[in-house]
Amino acid sequence: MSQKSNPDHETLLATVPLFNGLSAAEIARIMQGAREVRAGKGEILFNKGDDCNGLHLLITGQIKLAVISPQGHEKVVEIIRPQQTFGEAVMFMERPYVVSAQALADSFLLFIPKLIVFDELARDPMLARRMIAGLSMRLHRLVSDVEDYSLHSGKKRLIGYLLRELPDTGNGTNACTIRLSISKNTIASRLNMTQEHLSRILHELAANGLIAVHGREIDVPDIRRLRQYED
Amino acid sequence: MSQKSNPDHETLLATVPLFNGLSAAEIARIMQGAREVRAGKGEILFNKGDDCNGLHLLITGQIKLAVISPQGHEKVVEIIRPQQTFGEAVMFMERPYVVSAQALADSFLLFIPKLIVFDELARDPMLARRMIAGLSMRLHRLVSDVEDYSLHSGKKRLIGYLLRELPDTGNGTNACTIRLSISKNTIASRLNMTQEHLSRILHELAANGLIAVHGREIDVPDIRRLRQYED
DNA sequence: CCGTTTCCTTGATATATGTTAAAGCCTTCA
DNA sequence: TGAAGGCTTTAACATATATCAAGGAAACGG
Repeated sequence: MSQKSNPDHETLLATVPLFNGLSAAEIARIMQGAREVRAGKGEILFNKGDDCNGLHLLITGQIKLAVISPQGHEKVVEIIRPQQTFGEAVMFMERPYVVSAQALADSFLLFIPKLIVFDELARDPMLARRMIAGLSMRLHRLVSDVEDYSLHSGKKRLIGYLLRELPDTGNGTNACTIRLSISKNTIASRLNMTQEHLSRILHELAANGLIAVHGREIDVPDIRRLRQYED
Repeated sequence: MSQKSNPDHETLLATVPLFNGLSAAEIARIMQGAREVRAGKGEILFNKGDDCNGLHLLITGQIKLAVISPQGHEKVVEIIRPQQTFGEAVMFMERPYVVSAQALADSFLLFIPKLIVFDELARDPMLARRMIAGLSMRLHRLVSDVEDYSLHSGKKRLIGYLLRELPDTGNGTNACTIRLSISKNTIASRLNMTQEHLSRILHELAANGLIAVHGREIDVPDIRRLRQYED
């Protein structure tokens, strides 16, 4: 599950938002200390409560960050996609993880130990800026989430989710098909509702002609109409 | 509502977590650019959607960060207390504010313009570290919030809130009195429920002898019992 | 001190969402 | 090809929480 450094990954690393713009020497130093991690679908990277010794950068695959209640209910906090990092916040606070991370698909990641990051941070103000920017975006998204949970009904949250999942074809087309990238079960948890409820909402939207569901494909005949949908 | 710099505030600034440990020269530079802001109770500092040109640091008073739904419902995202900063995340993303800020009590703040922060950040890796730490804590708290909303019932959220509000007397005493620092109305919004519901839960807890409510004072005769309360 | 406003409570009722259970439908993999 | 297991849907029912409406209590300004 872990092997030695590889020059290929340095170019890879340089394209990731967090690190892009860093000098070749800096990238090399970071890669030096980085560890490659492979996780098969379903594999757990860490559990809530585990110690955090560095940050993770997802190269390929999909990672689910979630918390689990004492009664065993799971709530998905965030879906991590390639190029995103996770675990920085907790690393900086020298605290154990507050969420668990599980691979939703076969994934390939880099793990960058705390010390490497701290070292590099001391040397390079640019990296600090980028980390601040990254954390800011994270925070921003979470605030939107909180806003969503508390201000909007389940129906609106789902519509919001669908609209965000729209492939941005740029062109002004008004109909389109979405292919869900995660299971409905996971989407439901992300949106803070049960899969049954999600299913019913989907059904209702379909009954109103706003969408048509074929398994994981969802046709949206009129995006504007979906966006304006009230109650 | 805004006046010239004042040497007193430099010592003040030096004690704030975000800035402590910075050199006198750095503090002075920051104060140079900072603007003092006074806001009377009820006054709005900024609205969701306004442009963000810097960060705020609360010296005295109490600030409420909230979002408002199209239907006029308000959801309190965070209560800012003295020494805390807010608005950094949005400043870094060069985005408009995602929340509105309103003074809950007469308040005194420093506003530090974006440019000053960016300048100082470029010079001083320490400040960057502190900002990262601050954002990390913010993120951490928000994740706990999300966890709370989705995994716990209203009753548990309220109990959690009360336990967090306990004055930490350190000594092993097991009874204590809490004085609520904000209105029940605001607490309800913070906990994502209506004030009516909050009132009822308070009532129920009192009926079970877990607490006794006298206006804003809440007696907790047995902290352990409150902590262990199930259903 | 008194009127006014804001905050808080209470009760009746409504509704969104969760729960449980069962069955259907896809994968997949042996 | 067929059995096994994971996803997804459907239905009947349960419940937490919101809404509406009204009355009390506490703070507040004159």
